[in-house]
Amino acid sequence: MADHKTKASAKTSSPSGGEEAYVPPALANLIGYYLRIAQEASFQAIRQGTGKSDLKPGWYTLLTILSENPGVTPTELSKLCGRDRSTLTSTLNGLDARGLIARRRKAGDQRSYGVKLTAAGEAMLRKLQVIARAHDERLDAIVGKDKPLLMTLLRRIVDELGNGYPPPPARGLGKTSRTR
Amino acid sequence: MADHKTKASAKTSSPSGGEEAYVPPALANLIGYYLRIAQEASFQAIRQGTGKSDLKPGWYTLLTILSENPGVTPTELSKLCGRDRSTLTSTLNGLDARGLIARRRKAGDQRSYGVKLTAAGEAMLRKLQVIARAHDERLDAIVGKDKPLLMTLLRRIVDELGNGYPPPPARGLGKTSRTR
DNA sequence: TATTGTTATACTCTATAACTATA
DNA sequence: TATAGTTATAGAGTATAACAATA
Repeated sequence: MADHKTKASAKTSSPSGGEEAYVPPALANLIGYYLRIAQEASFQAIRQGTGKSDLKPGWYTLLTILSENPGVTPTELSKLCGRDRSTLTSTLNGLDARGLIARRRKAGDQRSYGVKLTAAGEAMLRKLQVIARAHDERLDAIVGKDKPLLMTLLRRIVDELGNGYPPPPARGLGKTSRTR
Repeated sequence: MADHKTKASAKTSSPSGGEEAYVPPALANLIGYYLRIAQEASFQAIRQGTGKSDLKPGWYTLLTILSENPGVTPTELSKLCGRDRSTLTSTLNGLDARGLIARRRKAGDQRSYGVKLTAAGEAMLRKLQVIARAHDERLDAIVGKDKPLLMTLLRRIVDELGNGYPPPPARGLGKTSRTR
C-alpha cells in the first residue's frame, strides 16, 4: 500500500524525504552509510527538479559524455560510463526515438556506428545542466568553504576503492584493454 | 551481452570497478556526481565482501534497526528505514524463511505483529557487522584525519536536503479518494 | 471509516547469456 | 574465431493501488 492520500498525516511526498531521517546509532559513524543516504537525498532532490517531464535524470551523464565525445560507438560509450553494453541499447533507442541522438554507420566497420547528439540533444543537455547546476549550487551552499576538501575526499574514495581491490583474479594477460 | 569469458580482455569483474573511472570534465566539479560514484564504489566494494554468500548487503540496515528496536511492527519498521511498507513484506518473508527473525502477533491488535531478531538473526547481523566494519575501516584509512569533517558535511547534506524542500504540495485534507 | 499487512503490478537499473551480422 | 550491437531474461530495489481482516 501507500496511504499517500489517506488523510492529513500527509508526510512530504516520498517516503524517504520528510521528517528527520532516523539513523540507527550503530551506523551513525560509518562513512559508507552516510555516503549512501547523502547520495540518496541528493538524487531524490534532483528527481523533484525533473519531475514528470521527459527529462530523465539518468540521461544527464550519458548526454554529457556524448557531448564531450561525439561519435563514440556504443561499446566505447559503455566503457566510458562503466556499464555493460547491453544496458545501453534501450536507452539509446529512447534517445533516438526522441531525436536527441543520431547514429551514423561507421565507414570501415559495418557492424558498428557512431553516436552523437543532435541539436535537440544538445538542447536537452542544456536543460538538464540547468537543473544539475541548480542542484549542485544548493549542495555548494550546504558544504560551503569545505567543498574542495569534500571533493578531494570523495575523489580519493573513488580512486582507491574503484580499483579492483581484491586484485584482478589474476586471470591471464589482459591484453591491455583500456578504458579509453 | 557481456563477454566476460570471451577471451583475455579480462577486466576486473564488474564493469564498474576496474581501471580509473573516466569522469566527464563537465561533471568533475559537481558534488552530486562524486557523491554518486563514491557511493557506487563503496557499495561495490561491500558486495565483494559478501559475494555469493547468503549475506545480502541490503539486509544490514534492516537487521541493525531490528536489533536496536526489537518488536517493531512492519509499518514502524518501514518508517524507520524510510521505505514503503509494501517493500518490506518480501524481505521479511525472506528473513523469516531463513529463521533470522520471529514474528509475534500483537496482543492488543490482531492485525499487526512485532518483529524481532532470533539468535540466528543476531549471529547474521554480527557477520555483516564484521564486513561492514572492515569496509569502513578501509574508508577511514582513505579519508584519514578528515573523517570528522567529512561526516559533518555528509550529515549536513542529508539534513538539509532530506526535508521536503518543495514544501508538501499543500494538498488539502484529501481524505476522500481512498484506495477502494 | 481507518489502519495493518499483503498482494498485484510496474518501472528503473543493471547484469549475464545467447543471437546476428559482420570482420 | 572474435567483435559489435541486440535481444531475451533475470533480479534487485522501490513505488502505487487495491484487497481482506481487523479496529
